[in-house]
Amino acid sequence: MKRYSPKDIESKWQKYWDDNQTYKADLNSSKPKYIGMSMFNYPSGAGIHIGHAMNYTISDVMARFKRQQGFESYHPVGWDAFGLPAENYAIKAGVSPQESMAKIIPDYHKQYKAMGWSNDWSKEIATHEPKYYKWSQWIFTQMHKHGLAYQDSRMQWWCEKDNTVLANEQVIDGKCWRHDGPEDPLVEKKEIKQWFFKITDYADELLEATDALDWTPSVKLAQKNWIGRSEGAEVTYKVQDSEHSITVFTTAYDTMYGTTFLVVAPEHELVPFLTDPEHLAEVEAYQKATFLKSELERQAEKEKTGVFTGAYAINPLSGRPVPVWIADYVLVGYGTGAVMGVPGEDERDYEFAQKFGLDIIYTTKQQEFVSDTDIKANPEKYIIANSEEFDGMTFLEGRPKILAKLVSVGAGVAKVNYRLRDWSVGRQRYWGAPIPIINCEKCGQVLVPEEDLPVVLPELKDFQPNGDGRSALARATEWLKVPCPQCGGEGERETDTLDTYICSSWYMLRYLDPDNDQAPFGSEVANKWMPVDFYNGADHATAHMIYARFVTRFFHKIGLLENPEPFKKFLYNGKVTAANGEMFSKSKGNGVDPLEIIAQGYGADALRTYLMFAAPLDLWVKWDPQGVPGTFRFINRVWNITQDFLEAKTTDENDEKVLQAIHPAIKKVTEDLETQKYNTAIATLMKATNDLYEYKAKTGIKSEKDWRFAAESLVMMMGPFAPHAAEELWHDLGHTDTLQRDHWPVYEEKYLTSNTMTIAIQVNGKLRGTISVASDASKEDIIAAASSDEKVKTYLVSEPKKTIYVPGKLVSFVV
RNA sequence: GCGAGAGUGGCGGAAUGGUAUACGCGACAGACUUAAAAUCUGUUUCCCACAAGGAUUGAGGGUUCAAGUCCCUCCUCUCGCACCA
Repeated sequence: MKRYSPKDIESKWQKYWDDNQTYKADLNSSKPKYIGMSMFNYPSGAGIHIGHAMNYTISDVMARFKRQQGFESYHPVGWDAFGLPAENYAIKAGVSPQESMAKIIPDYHKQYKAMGWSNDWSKEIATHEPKYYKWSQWIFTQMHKHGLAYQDSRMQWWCEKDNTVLANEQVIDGKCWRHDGPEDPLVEKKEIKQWFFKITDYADELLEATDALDWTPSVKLAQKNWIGRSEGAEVTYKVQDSEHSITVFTTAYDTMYGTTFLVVAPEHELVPFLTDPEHLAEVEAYQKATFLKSELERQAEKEKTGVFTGAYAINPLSGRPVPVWIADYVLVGYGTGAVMGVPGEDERDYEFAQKFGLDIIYTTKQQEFVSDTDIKANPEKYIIANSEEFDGMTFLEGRPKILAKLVSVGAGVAKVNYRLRDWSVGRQRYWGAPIPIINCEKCGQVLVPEEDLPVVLPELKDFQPNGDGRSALARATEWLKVPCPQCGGEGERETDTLDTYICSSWYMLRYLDPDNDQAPFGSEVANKWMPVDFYNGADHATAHMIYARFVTRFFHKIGLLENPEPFKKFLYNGKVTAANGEMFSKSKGNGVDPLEIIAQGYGADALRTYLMFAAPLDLWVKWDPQGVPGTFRFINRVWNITQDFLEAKTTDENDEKVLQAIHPAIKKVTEDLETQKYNTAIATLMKATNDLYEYKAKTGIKSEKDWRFAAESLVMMMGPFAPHAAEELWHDLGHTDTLQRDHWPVYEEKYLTSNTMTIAIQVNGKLRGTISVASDASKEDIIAAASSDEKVKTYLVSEPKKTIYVPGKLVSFVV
């Protein structure tokens, strides 16, 4: 009998699929479209690891399932080639990033193919190619023209190791996301001129559209929290004996009669004007200390700190003068950078007041501390006090009235704030797309005209950053000097490069039209293929996934795209860890190399099937060295029973039992694949295979027609998980076309049930036996059979008070 | 601290309020073999020597003829956010 040997068949079919362009998608096909993908790879030189094997197999299974079902299924492939991992790898390797990419990417090709992923290589993209990043730069120019790109001087996170600015989301626990080891330094802050995209303009619509998305719920929640909408008011306090006034943002303006102090951030622009000579030294010392502190230190501090400025501000409603303090618990980047201190209803303000002996006024009838979040949760339960004419009202009544009064005295205005900050899009590193801006002494900052794009990144010998805050492009003197597009005078190119998140924010659209040199993508093809039907990844729940939504919405707004959302379905899948739950890492040396497992003889099919079987996709998988041998056995069993069938002397008789085993499996597997319940789909296939073995042992393989149907169904359904073995068996079964397109079994309702069914019998809620009855037996017959069962009789000590019959399931007696 | 989710055999995990422990791993036994591997067959939640029986889905309570599933209280773990006013 022909034995299962992955080594012999996997490379054979990989070559066949390549030669026949089996996975090339026809974007103009009249078939229904399906596009599924995992987040693309950033090639770092290390090759694929087990996490990649997990991620890309998830989308590959979906793409294969749909392709076999008859969809025009597109499983694209590309490379997020710009960015620090690639640049750092090139530095280590002592070559330019361009050279190293030219070497690395072909290696990845081999590895992807060895995994049996059904990518369409004819439409491959890479973000470091000028023909791609021309359009990343074009996006920058469009954002600029629509007033969504601006430059601002800000305190920015700075990673000492990478010599670059970091976005907020790239700072994790006070450290750089790429350097978060125990020996790595904390990030610092530097004042740097930076380009920003005004994503905050889209905060509201991004938030509103989140609920309707068919995404992993935790990611939707994370996005909502990230956007962080909060409704409140801006309230202005006049500073006593001064022309200045301080505007605070508050969501609890209904407690503002309880204000006993104001706090402004140490970085606040008014601080120099508020501070009187007596307090100047202290204030400046505090500012300096804050400035030097890392974010981590600032967060780790339990005790509140702060100093008094000497200024007093007037509560616009009560007229009460309150002292103005500076303290680092107030953040300069949120709201107005100033808050009103209401220690009676705010925990942080309470701590602050306690520490510095400031007054406390309670604005609730209880006259004790009630958190403003409690008040907001139950505004009808709390009564206002110490608030002049509002005393005695519930907060539900008083809240709008207090706001109305604030507005009428000209001291307040309703205001919505977002936690989301604008997107910092410039990086002071070489390996990225140059920002298409020319600085001219006369004209200022001028966009590179669209017809001059791309601004090609010059290939430099020395591309390492030197720590002056500018990228190596500052040293590319020839490249740097360019005439101003407006006045023709001397100009100098911008030396910042674009954040790689820009390249990855629109790549799914480029997949649809990778060679277009007139536009980032054609609207017609994009309108047909967007949104992406299935997307998955184990990272980037907020940053990438929000930026992609933002840029897609921008395209929608400027009329390039009908659908404002990029991803219809997003699965945030789990990662693979070592058996002890530790993350795989190079330094620990506990990695599992997928290619090695394939080479050991288990093959890609068994590896793929194990990864999809081990757990539901949203859970983390602990690597089990026995797992792949286990799924190998399963594939082997399907293989052997198919070969058994091919060698059996069959007849033209019928075998309903076989059909009753396979048809329910077809139903279950098809449904489970639709919702990415891969583990139970595979379990169902295993069960069906076991059932076939059982029938083979009992009655042998007789019915040519029914056994063929069972074997072919099994092979087809195994296809998405184990495509090589399935393809080989498909051809063994006599087919000459590929299994991969348009071959999926369909179940028939009449085989979903058998002629007998098993009924459970309960007495007083306890299982006391089971009976087997004909499927068409009447309720009366079944109850009669149940009550005459020998075992059950011993428990039926008296006439049942109640008898419940659940059709096809059970009989329950109450005695 | 706030928010979300989860606790089921030795392990990964299954289960529209209706026979808990599917499927796989591991373990044990048998068949085949000179032998081993591979393969095939069987057993495997726990308690009791076996059977009969009983217990069992983190703990406790409730609803129901019937609860892993629904409700309440508590414990533990994981993941997000983290002084956002």
